[in-house]
Amino acid sequence: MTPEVNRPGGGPSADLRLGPDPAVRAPTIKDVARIAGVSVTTVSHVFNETRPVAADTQARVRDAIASLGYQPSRLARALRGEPTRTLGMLVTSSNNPFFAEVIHGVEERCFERGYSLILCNTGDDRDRLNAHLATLLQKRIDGLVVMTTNDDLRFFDDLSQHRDLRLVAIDTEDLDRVPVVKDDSGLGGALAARFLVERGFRRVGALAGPLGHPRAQYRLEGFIEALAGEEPPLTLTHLLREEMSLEGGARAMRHLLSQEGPLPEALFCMNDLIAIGALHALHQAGLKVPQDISIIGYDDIEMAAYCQPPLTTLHQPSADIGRSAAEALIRQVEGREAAAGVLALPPRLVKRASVGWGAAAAGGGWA
Amino acid sequence: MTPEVNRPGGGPSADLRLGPDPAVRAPTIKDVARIAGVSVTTVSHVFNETRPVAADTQARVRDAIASLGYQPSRLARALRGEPTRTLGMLVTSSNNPFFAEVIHGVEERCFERGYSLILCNTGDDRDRLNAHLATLLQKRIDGLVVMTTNDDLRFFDDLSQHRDLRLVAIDTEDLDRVPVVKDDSGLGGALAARFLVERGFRRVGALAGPLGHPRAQYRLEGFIEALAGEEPPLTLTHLLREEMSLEGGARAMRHLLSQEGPLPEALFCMNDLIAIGALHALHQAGLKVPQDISIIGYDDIEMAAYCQPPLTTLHQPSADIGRSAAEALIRQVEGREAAAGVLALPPRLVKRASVGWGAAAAGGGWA
DNA sequence: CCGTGTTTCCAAAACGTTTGCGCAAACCCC
DNA sequence: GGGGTTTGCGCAAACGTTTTGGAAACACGG
Repeated sequence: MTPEVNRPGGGPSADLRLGPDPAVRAPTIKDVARIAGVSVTTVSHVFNETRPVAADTQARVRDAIASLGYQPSRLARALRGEPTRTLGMLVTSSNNPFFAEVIHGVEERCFERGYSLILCNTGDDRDRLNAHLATLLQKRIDGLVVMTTNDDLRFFDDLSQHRDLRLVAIDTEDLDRVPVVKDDSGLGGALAARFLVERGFRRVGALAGPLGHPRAQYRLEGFIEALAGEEPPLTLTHLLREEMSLEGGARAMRHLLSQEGPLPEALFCMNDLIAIGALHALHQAGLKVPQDISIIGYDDIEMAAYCQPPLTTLHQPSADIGRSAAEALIRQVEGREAAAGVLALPPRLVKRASVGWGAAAAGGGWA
Repeated sequence: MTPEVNRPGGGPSADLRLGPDPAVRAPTIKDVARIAGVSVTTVSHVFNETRPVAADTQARVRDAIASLGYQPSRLARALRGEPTRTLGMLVTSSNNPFFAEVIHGVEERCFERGYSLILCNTGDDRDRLNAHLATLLQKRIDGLVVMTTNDDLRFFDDLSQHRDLRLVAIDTEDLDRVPVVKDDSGLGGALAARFLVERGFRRVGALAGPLGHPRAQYRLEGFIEALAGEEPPLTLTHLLREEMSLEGGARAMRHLLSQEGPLPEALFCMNDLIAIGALHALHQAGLKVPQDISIIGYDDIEMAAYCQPPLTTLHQPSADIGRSAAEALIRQVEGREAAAGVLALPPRLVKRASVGWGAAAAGGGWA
C-alpha cells in the first residue's frame, strides 16, 4: 500500500554507509514523476501551472509532491538562467548599531521581494573584501549592496565591469554608474550647526571621523559651512579626528580634556557612538552634560534615547535607507529600471537633554 | 593580436538588445575551452589540478582563464553534488546588540572556512520563519544556525527530518538530535546572586523576560536557587516580567517605581538592554545608581561599559558562541563529527559601577 | 473511413561543471 | 621494428530543472 516508505536501518549495510546516504537526499522532480507515473515534463507543468494538465493526472502529481515534500532546486533553476534571487551585502561590520539597523532594513525588503541576503563583513580589509566578492560572484548572486567606508572609487568601476552584477551603494560619494542611497549629510551637519547657534552657543567644536570617511566628511563640511554662514561667522574652536566608535569617542574626549584652555561650549559628534563615548569620558572626569558642555550626535541609534543624558542627535531613517537600497537593487535586477541616480534621505533633528543653552541664548535658558 | 576583444556598440543591432546580453554573461568553462583550443575536460583539469596536463597546454588554458576572468559556477558544481558551502542563520532580530555580536562570530568563522552565510530575521513570527526555511531548503544550504527565542521543541524535530540539512542551535534548551551552543545560564544567575549577597544586599529583585524564554528562564532559576542556598535563605522581593528590550526595561522599572512599599536594594536584569532601560527610567525618576538602587545586567554588550553608570554585568563570550556554533555546524556538514552534545560556555562577572554596597555589607562600603 | 483539430502527455536539449572511460600518439627496451 | 608502457587529452554522462517540438489518442464532421 505504501511502497515508497523507506525504513532506515532495515538494510544489512545500514551502518556501513559513511558518506551522504543517497536515500535521504532531497527529493527531485524525477522522484515525483516516478511516483506519480508521469514524465518530469508533466510534473513541471503541474507545479508551475504553465500548461493545462488533465485533472486526474494533476491530482496524482500533487499527491506525489505532497507526500515527498518536493521543493524544486533553485540551483538547477538558476543554472538554466533564472535569477538566483540571492543578493550579497558587503558591510564594514554588522556589529555597529547603525549598520545593523540598515542591514535589518535591507534584509526585510529582500524577504518581502523573495530574495535572500548573504551577509559579508569586511572589516574594511581589502583582502577580505576581495575574497568575499569572489565567492559571491561564483555563487552568481543577482546583485550587491555595498556599505563600506570605502574611499576608493575605482572599486565601483571595477565592479560595474561585471555586467551581470547589479549594484547599489549606501552612504558613499555620488557615483557615475551605480545608484547611491544615503542620508543628506550636508543638511544634517547644517541642522546641527543651526540648532547649536540657536541655543546660544558660539564656541563649538567637532569630534570627527578619520580623514577620507565620506559619510563623516560631508556631515562635518555641512556643519562648518553653516557655522560660517552665521552672522557673525563662526569657526570651529576644536576639531579632533578619531575612529568612529565608543572607544574612539572616549579617547577623543579624554584628549580634549587634557588640553590647555577652555572647553568648547558644545561638541558635534559625527555619530552617536562617538557621542556616547564622549559622554562616558566626561562623566568619568566629573563633568556634567549639558551643564558643563553640550553634546550632539548623529544617527539616532536606538540607544541614543536611553543614554545619560538622553542624546540630542540627527535622526537617520536607517531602516528606510536599507529598504530603499534593497528596493533600488531589486528593481535593477528585475530590469525595471536603469542603474543611476542618488537618493538622499533627509535627516531630522531629535532634541533630547544632551544639549542645553549657551551664554548667548536669546530667551529660554534653563527651564 | 587580440581577437577576443569585444567592443560593445560596434554592431548595428547593438541598441536593439533589451534582454540580458548574451555577450556579457559570466564566462563559462566552454568559453575558456574555445579560446584555449582545448576541451572543457582539459580546462577543468587545469583549473583544479586534478590530472597532469602538458605544460604548453596548461599555459594556454591559464591565459584564457585570466583573460576572461573565468570563475567556476558554484551553482553547477553544487548541482553535481558538491556542497553549496552556504549556511543559513535564523535569528529573531539582527538588530539586538547581543545577537549582532553572535552573528558576527558566526559570519567570521564561516568566512574562515570558506562558507557564506544567509541571514534571516524572523521577528519570532512563525510564518516568516517557515517562509525563510522553505527558501533556504530550495537553495540547498548545507546547514542552518538557529538563534530564535523558540519555545517549540517540535520545530527542531521537524527540521532534523531533513536528513541532508545539518543543524546547530544557540541558546536553547538541550536537544536530542541537535547540538546546542549556549552560555551556562544557571551559573550566570548564580554568579549574579552570590555577588549581590557578597556586597551585602538582602532585598533583591529581578527584571525577567517573558515566560517561556529559555535563555532568560535559566538565568532566573540559577539566580533564585543561589539566593535560596544562602544562609539565611533569601527570596526575591520583586519579580517583573517584560520584553527583553530597552523599552521593556524602562517600562518594568517605571512600573516598579509606581508601586507602594520600599524598592529592592538591588535588581538582577536578564539582559543588558533591560538593565539600560531600567537605568534610564531610574534617572528620569531622579534616583541615583548605585546609591539608591544597584543594577546588574547580563550579556556585557559593548555599550555596557559606556553607560551611566557603567554596568556591572555577566560577560558572555558572544563572538565565541557564534564562532563555536559555526564550527560545530561546519564540522557536521563536512562529516567529521556526529550531531550531538551541548557546549555551555561559562559567563564571567564584570564588576563596574552600577552595583554598590548593601546595608549588610561585611567590610568595604563606599570607598 | 478519412481528414482535422484538440487534448494530453513525453523525449530531448540546454544550463555549467566534474569525472570515468577510452583512444591515440609518443616513448622505451630489446 | 614490434610489443608494452606512459603521456596527453577528448567524449559523454550525470546532476535537477524548464521548455520546445512533437507524437499519440481521441473527438467530430464529412
